[in-house]
Amino acid sequence: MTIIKRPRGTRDFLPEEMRKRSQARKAMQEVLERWGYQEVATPTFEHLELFTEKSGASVIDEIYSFQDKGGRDLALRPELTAPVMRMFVSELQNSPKPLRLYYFGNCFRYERPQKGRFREFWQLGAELIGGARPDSEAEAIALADQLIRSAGIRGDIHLGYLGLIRAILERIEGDKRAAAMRMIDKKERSALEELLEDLNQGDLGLLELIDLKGKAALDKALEIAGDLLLTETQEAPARSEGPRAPSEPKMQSEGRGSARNGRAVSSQLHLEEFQETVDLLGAYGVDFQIDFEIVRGLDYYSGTVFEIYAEGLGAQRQICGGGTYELSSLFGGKETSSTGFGLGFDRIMEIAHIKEERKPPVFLVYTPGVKVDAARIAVSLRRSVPTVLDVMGRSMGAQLKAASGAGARHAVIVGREELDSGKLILRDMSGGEQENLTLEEIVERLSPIYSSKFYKT
RNA sequence: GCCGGGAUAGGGUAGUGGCUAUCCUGAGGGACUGUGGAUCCCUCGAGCUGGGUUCGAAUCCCGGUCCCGGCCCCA
Repeated sequence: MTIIKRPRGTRDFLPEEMRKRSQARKAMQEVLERWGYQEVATPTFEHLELFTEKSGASVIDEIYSFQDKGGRDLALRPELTAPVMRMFVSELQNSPKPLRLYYFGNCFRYERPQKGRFREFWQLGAELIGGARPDSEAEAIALADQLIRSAGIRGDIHLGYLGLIRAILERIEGDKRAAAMRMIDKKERSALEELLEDLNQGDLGLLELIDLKGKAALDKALEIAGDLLLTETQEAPARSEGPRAPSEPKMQSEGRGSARNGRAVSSQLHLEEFQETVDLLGAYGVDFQIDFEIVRGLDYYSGTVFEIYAEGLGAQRQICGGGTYELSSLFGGKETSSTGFGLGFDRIMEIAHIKEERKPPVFLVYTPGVKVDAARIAVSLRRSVPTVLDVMGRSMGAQLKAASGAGARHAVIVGREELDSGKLILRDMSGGEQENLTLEEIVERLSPIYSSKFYKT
């Protein structure tokens, strides 16, 4: 007989690993709650349309989609931002703003598995819905930073700003903008140079801008912004074309983003907003790098975008990505700006430093004749102390052996004599010392030890 | 989708065309019928899968599956 194996790209989590995952998740949830975020959950599957609407038809190739028995086109969720925004639009639109939501859930993508990439993976993310831009951005980024730290990871935070890039790209032909964005994102330097050369406009400072990192980049950005505003006023009457023009035949050569044809994307500069985000982040004490190469190729992003990278993950170094976006209106809601991010939980687990916290239960060891009484005692013990009872029909010696093997700190031993005297034996498994105590005394003794998060020794 | 490496008891491994497939660990039991971690004994348990070559394949060849690393992609 052949053993049935796990489907490709999926994993089993054995107790030891699951313990770490739970700890990491709890640590991060604690941070989120401390920042006032509330957990939400959405279905594991959604209408396929939800994801094609957001990301374009090309994502179908990488989605686990299927038809149910009623002929509906459904998809296992490949990400959680769209479901959360769908939920927001249909159920939370009239809630007081801002909404601070977070989620943790498994997602599915039909992709080639490799280090840090699986077909079923877990994402933890937060969405700050309806807040003003710089404030929200600073909060979201600072929060992401805290989350990663709570898992014991050091990440490099890279901040980009789409307002400026889009303003520059507005200078070039519409059908080349998407391509240019893509080249910046993919770091296809020579292709980008070529494209800019063909335009005969000079490079508009773009190349220098994306090369510069940190403070220098911001200075350069201010310089470019100044130039742009200057020419803007001079040329304004001549330029009626803009990204908002719905008639513009915007080619979607990549196949992605086709659902967003003609969608309004703020291309206004607002560099001062970015400046404010940066200043606020300083106040939050967050270390980051300004990096205009971060553009997160999607049209619904605006304002600040950011990505966080970590070492030790091979080719998949990115552990977090996010930014300010407008998806509410795409899903039929009122235009609502949101800032959010998603963390790749599995990647974080690969490099997280989690302190081992193992709490084996107390073993209630009994002689064969008193099984029924032992079961009754176990019930009382479990009210305050994790307790296990032999179910193998083992001898007392073998039960102790099992307790020892399981790493138990204490055993409670009960036989005929103990029942008659009303005093059970509490055995310290590390030294072997024993005491005769009533059940109440044992509970009193053990519960403070086992109810705390860590063993007190 | 592409390139490369791999697959032997639950975990880790040896072997290399040839009788009952090696060792460690593990699991279950026992020596120790009311006291564990040591030792000893017994037991359980394996060559991914489908073809081919061969007298004979875990070993050689081909396909598939899965794993690992990289590319592409990454909402």
